[in-house]
Amino acid sequence: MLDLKFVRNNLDVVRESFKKRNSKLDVKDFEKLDGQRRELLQEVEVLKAERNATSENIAKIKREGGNADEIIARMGELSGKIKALDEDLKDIEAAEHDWLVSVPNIPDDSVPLGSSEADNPVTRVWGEKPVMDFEPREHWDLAVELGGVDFERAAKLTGARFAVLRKWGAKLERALTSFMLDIQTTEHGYTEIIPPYIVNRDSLYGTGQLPKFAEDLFKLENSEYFLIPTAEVPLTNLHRDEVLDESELSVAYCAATPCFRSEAGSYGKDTKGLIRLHQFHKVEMVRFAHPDTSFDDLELMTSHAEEILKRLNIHYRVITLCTGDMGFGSKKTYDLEVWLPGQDLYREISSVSNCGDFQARRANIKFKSKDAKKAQFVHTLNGSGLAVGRTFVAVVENYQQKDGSIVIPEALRPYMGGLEVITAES
RNA sequence: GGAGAGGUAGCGAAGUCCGGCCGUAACGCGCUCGACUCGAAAUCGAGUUAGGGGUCAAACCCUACGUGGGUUCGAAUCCCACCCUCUCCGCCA
Repeated sequence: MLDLKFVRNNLDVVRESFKKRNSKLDVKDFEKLDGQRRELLQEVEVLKAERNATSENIAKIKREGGNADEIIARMGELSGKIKALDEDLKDIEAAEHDWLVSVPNIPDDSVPLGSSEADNPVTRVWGEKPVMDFEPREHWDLAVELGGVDFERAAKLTGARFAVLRKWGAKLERALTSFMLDIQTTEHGYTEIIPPYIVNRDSLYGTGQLPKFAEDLFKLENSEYFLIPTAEVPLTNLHRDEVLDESELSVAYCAATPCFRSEAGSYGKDTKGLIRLHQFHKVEMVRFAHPDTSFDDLELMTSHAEEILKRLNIHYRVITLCTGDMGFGSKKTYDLEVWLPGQDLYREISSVSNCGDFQARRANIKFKSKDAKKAQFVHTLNGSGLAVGRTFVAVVENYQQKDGSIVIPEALRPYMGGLEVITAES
């Protein structure tokens, strides 16, 4: 969320941000609540100061053996007044807080203006579309035929939007996960974490999924626990309510976890294949950065995601999300879109965001430097490195052969026991 | 699941029985600055929670003792509910 004082002192900036993001929020609502709150606050604080002073006085009188009945009677009245005002104040504070936590982050000035994904500019392109002298097939066709994926049995076990991976399919998923983790940890310096896949409300609030996006989450029955929609949640919340040392920054974590999403509101969208499932694996990267250099970290982390696709030699492009398409907590986001020949389109395979101090303020994550006496909020970044299931799709569709087999990218072969080609026998 | 102990600043910990200068919170450690020293250790001295209101800036004021309620003129302290941690027992991959 945004800083209360920042909003108060920069109403025009916030108003402009709403416009850029096509938000219906109105700063007038805030102005009204904030004014009311401060007025009431001052009123009640004067009374509280009086109560404290009188209370001390009563203690003194009693200690000296005097009679304080008259003062006590007046205190009763005072306390009643305070109680009533406190109730009103609580309501207004709650309303103001609700407003504040529903406000999206302010886009960085470098973010292109736009209203939808159609306005996202292509920032760079790597590689080329593979040349195929045959009609490329979709992965849900090819991978099923080769016995690596089974959607029908997944539907039996659970329902729509689930997949069973088997044989080479299961191994490929595992190989990709290890491949990605090894690069991110060994070469890019991320500390590997295996977090809980179930988190509480505070964690989801910290990263911004709650209170606004509850319908996207799976909540466990008879508890206040939720399945994680991304490892961004547990990784970022690792340092919730902590003060880091400036010299530690940037702190970098990665984790391979399953992700669970209800996909409410996406009915009829990407219903086929492995693209949009209720459960998928993702290698996630999270960084806690110094405010002065967080945008450098954004470029760095994007390159860490790109590196995976380069090693796999798969054509992709990087797009910069425009103001109207950016996520709630982000100041700036790059998406990596991988080429899928079977479907003849580019598909998001990674999203890398700098959230500035937006999450850090919610989750109370600070750092302190030697000379500064006050701790300040860190900047948090998160990005996929990469979505494993979608990388699976990219490998299958990009490396498919005319005879219906799939060549395994060279970088991946050590993870596949030396296997070079996937066939129905694999 | 059963029994018990506990949650107070960066860490440890006193205070809770018996409500009132005990919350910029005793005491210890750590950290920062200074003195001593060629330098360091040791020692001595000073400083060291966060959020909010207020102010040009200050002064000043309010809030927070796991969380939320309650009792009371007044709650770290009494009452109720919940959360978390630890120990022992039971169960278990």
